[in-house]
Amino acid sequence: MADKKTPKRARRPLTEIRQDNIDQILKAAERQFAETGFSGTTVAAIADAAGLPKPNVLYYFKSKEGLYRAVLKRILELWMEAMHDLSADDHPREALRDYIVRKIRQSRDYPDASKIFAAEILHGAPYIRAELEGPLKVQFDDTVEVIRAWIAKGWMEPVSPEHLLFTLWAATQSYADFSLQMRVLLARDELRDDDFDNGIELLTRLVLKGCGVKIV
Amino acid sequence: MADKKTPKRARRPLTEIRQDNIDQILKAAERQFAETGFSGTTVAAIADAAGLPKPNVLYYFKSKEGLYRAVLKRILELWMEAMHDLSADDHPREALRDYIVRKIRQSRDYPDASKIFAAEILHGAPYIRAELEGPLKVQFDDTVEVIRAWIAKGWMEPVSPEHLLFTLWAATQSYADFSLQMRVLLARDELRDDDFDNGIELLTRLVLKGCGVKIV
DNA sequence: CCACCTTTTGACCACGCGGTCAAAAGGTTG
DNA sequence: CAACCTTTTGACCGCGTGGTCAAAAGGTGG
Repeated sequence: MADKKTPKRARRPLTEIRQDNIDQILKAAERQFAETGFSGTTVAAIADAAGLPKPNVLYYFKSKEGLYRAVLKRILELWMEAMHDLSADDHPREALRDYIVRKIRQSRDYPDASKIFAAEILHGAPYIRAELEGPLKVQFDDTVEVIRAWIAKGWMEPVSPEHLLFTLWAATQSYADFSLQMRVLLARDELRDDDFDNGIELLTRLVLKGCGVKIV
Repeated sequence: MADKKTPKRARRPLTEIRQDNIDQILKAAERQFAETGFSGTTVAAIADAAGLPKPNVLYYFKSKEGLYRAVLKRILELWMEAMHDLSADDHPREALRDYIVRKIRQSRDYPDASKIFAAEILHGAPYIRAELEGPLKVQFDDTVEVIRAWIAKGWMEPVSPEHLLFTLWAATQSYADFSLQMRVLLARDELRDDDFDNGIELLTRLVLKGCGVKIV
């Protein structure tokens, strides 16, 4: 009557188990940290969400702080990636539009990452100060130079590159960080694709027209 | 040798004591909550910052949550105040510029308020959901209508009023919420007045030119 | 000055938290 | 199968936390 091979867990190689668990934990942690912040999140909550007992989470990540740092690391990489391919050779007409599209897509696809990053900055960046001052600053300075080059070529009017970037970041990330407020004020259960598209359209318009980039 | 009237605390009326203490506590709480969030803030830390023993804080505010709600209430009033005097009669040229100026000034003068508000939204607005859905939504809808009226009068080109407001909020508040990031990337110890002015100038330019508001 | 109310304060408590541990279970390798 | 390593798990712990309490101190009003 009983099946010959009892339905005990399939034999899985350790490497796979390890990878799967780490992934599950990181995923659960990202969601929890985004929802309730670092202090508001308990290791037990992460463990529950990941479907593992609490000590197992501490087995893979030595401490709650270690886990948080691991989460932050992935987020920062994602964050800096989008800035990469702004090039002085491209025309700001396409480059800026593409950048806005990428950043808003990121807010739509990885809202938790954006929220964690925002909360970290908000509270004084106690865990990623060094990365801000190092890699991110370098990236930022490079991008500022790209915009300066565009201005020098007459491709756009002279505006502060630094504040242009600040505004771009703020406006695009708000589609993740403040999505709740948007949802409430737009009377929606969830932001829809065309909400993000409207954001892209408006912001592109403001930036291109505002910086005097000829749309041809 | 000793002075005749020993330097004991001056006799102060209870009403004054009460008001002073409540103000001190609210002030200390605002700073603490902004710095470390709701969960990350301890009542003891607030009490220390206010120069009072912990049970005294709990005497004036029944609980940590009650204190947080009191802080939030003041912040929300401040937040909605700025939206008030957008009127369909005014021309967007001045109205939008003034609004941007007000909001960025607010970020400069009350950064803690902005941070607390941002963190609250970020984490799902567990304590001010009702106010968002009520008063703020009403205010928002009114303001959207004002912008629609401007468009109908031909004073600005047709853009999404909702997303215009979202962008305005995001860009202006980021001068409080992300001031740390700005400081690091601009290599400053503190944001200076001209940093805020540059933000005002850029954002005004983007919005007015971007929305086709004639600058005359 | 006295009875009364408000405020202040140190001591205290229950509880939830991050983290530990040792033993069991499961995978690996010859 | 046997010796060994990695992973899993329940039980446990010390500490910091929000909150309480009762007594003392201080202000108030007749």
